[in-house]
Amino acid sequence: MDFETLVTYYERISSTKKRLEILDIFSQLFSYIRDNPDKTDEGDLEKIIYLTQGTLYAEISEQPKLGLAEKTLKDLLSSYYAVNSSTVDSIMKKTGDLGETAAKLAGSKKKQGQITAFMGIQKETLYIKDIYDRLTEIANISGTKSLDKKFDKLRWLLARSSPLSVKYLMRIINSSLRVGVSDATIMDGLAVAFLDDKNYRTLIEKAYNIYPDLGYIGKKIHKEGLNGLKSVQIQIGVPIRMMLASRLDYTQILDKIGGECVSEYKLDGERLQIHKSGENVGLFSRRLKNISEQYPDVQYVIANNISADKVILEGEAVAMDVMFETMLPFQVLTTRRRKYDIQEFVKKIPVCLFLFDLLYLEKNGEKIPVMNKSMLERRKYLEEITTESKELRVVMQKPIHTTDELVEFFNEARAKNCEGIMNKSVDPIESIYKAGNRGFLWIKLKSLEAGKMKDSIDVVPIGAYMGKGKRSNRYGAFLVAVFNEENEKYEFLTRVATGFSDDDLEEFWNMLQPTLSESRPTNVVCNTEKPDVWFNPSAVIEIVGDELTISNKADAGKFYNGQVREKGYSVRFPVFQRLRSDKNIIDCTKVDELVDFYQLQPSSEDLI
DNA sequence: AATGACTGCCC
DNA sequence: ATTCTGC
DNA sequence: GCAGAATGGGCAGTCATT
Repeated sequence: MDFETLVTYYERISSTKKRLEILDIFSQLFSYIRDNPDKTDEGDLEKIIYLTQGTLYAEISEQPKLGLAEKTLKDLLSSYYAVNSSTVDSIMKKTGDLGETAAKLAGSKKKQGQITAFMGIQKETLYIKDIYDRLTEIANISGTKSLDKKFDKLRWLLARSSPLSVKYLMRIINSSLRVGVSDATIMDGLAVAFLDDKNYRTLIEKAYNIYPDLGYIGKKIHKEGLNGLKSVQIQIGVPIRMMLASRLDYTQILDKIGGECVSEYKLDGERLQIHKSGENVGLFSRRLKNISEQYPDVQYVIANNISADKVILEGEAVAMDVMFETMLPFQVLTTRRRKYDIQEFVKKIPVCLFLFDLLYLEKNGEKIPVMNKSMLERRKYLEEITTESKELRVVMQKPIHTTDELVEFFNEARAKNCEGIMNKSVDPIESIYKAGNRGFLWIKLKSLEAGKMKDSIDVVPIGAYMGKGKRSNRYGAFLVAVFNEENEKYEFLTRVATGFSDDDLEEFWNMLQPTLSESRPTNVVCNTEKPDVWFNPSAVIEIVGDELTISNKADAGKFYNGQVREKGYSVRFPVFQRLRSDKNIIDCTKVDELVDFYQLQPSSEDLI
């Protein structure tokens, strides 16, 4: 199948938002493959699935990534189409899409003609496998001058692609097709085209959840039909899509979860899925990356303290002080996500693994299908096979029957510097491990929304980036600042981009026009960001966040008490709340208030 | 050898 | 990670 | 409520540039 044909499907899908129409068109693509083996190459289905996901391989694959994204692709476009980078930028700002930008440049006939004539290239048909193979080659290039080499191969593709193909080529390389098709629709499409019934999506999803590779699943369905699907089994070493939690206001949790639940601290570390087979231990991240090498200490403790032949466990790896007395913040743990000096960091930043679930168990030759057992049953098995130590614990649980108890436990968790609590259904039938599912069997509580436990900060917009995709022609992200009374300047704190409704964004676009500034205003300090527009400070908005962080990027708080510091303060998970038109800019949060806020955050002591 | 821009992946 | 929106 | 697509801070690693 040629790439141009595929792109035509994408283009048709782009023209609608209706889910059923999208599925209809997308399943036609699969049906075409089903009905035209003569016109399609072996492997087309699999490749189309990956390309549609904006990637070359499944997430569980350990193949190299392209290593190219927006900034680099913009460079490529300006070099290939022989225009200034400012030209590329201005088209980007207008279209809000790298693909559209590339297509516009490719469609400018004059330049296209010049370039192809100069290079002596004939237009030729590019097949999906050609594109895919080229991209794979690009992904495998590394080392000195690798970027030049990658660009060479990309130029080869650009020279042979229509503007429309260029559009989707760029989007694929930039990891997002942005047409309204993602995993769920791909599975629906497979069900409709190859199994003749959308209801089979449930079965497909079941297979995908335990073998998270839609290319593989698609191929399997294509070749072997329903039987192929049913042959997919849990395998030690193949990660299972993780069960996720919903979020609710604390007042609604007990109702939603069935009147009672069991709650756990929500620890601020890295989620690990652990596969043990004998002495072999594999570790997988939330996005199913094999990160076994990251935590040799966890591998060791699992190998020696879990009494089961084969087992799949889940837990949270949390950084600990060397005495294993206090839990350290996530920011500390992230320094352990490394390729080099691992042993050194194992000693420097030890980790405790807090287990909280069990997905597979094989003991004394007996296979126990634990995923379909209730949460409390799984928990019982987990406790049975685990020998606890300072590096390995089973996370503490507390039965909760009333909202008062829930709030009390939440406050206890926060006092111990946890993110909040996880509330888990105790339903004897329903509370299975629902792989890949963000349902209401697990409900997280990170703040008492109505009880305003969250930090709320009043900040001043000082700049913005143009939005992309559905935010094109508006600001997509704002730079916001707090006021420093010592130097009387507005100092950059964080970007904010979430929490704005479409109406908010329109309002802000209009409201801020009169405040636009050619360059960074003199009363604004912002050393790291290069926004598309600057604003003269004029408005106050309220934002919230999970916590303040110490930041290399932010300027807020670098000048305090007459001292100059290396780092400023920023915000973890910033969210826009509302415009404070009742406030003057001078009433925004001050740097010294920020410092106070930071010091009020629960200390790292007495955590366990 | 140091630095900075960029990317990918944790949250 | 959080959030908004169309279906 | 699902599904998809906007967008956050900040870490290590890679590569180009200085």
